[in-house]
Amino acid sequence: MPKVGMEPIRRQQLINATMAAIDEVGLAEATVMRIARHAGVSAGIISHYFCGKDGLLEATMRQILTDLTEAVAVRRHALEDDSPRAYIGAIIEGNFDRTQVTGPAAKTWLAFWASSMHKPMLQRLQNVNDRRLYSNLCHQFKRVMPHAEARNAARGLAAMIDGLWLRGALTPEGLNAVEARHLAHNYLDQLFAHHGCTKKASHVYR
Amino acid sequence: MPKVGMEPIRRQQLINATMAAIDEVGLAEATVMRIARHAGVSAGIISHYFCGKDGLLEATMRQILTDLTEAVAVRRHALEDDSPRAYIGAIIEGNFDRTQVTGPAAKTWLAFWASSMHKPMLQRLQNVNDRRLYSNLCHQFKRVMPHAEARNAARGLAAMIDGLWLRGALTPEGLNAVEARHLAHNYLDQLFAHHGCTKKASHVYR
DNA sequence: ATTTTTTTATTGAACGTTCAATCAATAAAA
DNA sequence: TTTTATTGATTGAACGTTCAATAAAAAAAT
Repeated sequence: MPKVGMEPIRRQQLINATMAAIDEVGLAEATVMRIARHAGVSAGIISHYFCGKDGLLEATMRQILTDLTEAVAVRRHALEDDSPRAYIGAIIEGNFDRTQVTGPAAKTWLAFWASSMHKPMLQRLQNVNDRRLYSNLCHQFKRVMPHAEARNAARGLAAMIDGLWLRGALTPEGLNAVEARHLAHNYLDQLFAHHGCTKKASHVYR
Repeated sequence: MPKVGMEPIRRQQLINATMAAIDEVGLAEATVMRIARHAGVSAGIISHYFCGKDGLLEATMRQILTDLTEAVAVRRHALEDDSPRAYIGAIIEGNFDRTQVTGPAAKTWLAFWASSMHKPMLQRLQNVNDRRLYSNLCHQFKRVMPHAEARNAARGLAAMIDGLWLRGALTPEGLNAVEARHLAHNYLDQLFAHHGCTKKASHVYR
């Protein structure tokens, strides 16, 4: 049913369908036909809008990274104080955002993580995102502790966040976002406490 | 060149070749022919010894899990005191063992992690291993802190270990085992210190 | 010590399947 | 009538598995 201006609609449909297919059967068996069926279109349309399957996969990863960045940005802008503790807290909250933690997105994320080891384009995307997270964390930690210590704190918290994500994606029941946030915030408190800052969390865990 | 008793030799060769192939081009492109070429044998031999490609992949994952278990066991038996701190330290050391952290093993590990989301057999293996790690950690933490707190500590440390692994596998330069162990041990120290004082951070620990 | 037979290990071409990409045909909207 | 969107059969490449053929070693026979 050809109408004009279908492009943005179809692109979004196909990206969503890609995540649904990966959630359902994994990246290895997410064929163009299965993805197309999920979107209710034919297989040929994928090459038309994304220049082939690889283009669609790349666009899907970009979407996930964009969503994550957006989730962090929203929380960052909602902050009332700009203390390091608050800023880093917003990063944690953004990383365990509902839309990110949901089944399809989480499994697609992990699938791309593994895939990015050998696909230069995905690796590049993953690296950019990674460095921004580390850089943001590092910058905030450096405001309250020596640089060497701040780097370790940033690496530790980044590992903790990724580890919680990973385990959440692998658990059949999915990630328990409440518990994950609790653990991440606790660790953050300990990082601050260890360094000697007595500022404690004003955060309320649900 | 047929000699008797080739089976254990070939099986090991093929398992090693599988890891090498996955390290080289990723799980998706680790074809039977590529694996066979790495081992210096023909493709047909894989079905002969492992009843098909899936059998070889399963055997490879089993090997990795066995190696990890062994690395932890060795360090556990070498302990002089059986304090919770020492025991958990051995788990950390075992998880960042040289043979595990090496390129091929680490990348294969991550590839299987992602794959296990949709392959029941791999998921089972991964789950058993996961639960044992958590159970061991939990048991030790419970010796020195309330049960609810011990469960959180175990979940946190497990996430930290997996997160360091994940980031190590994704980093082009590979995992910096020294740094990873340092971060994990630091976190462990903080978990113990945190428990020893009041819950909110109003003390300075050094 | 040779030769013959049996056993074991291995190969690689052939087969059937699956997949992504292509493109001429088609159908609706402009 | 022209433009835009979509289809789906077709194509060719790549994959895992199979199996008859082969070759070397081991065992048995001479």
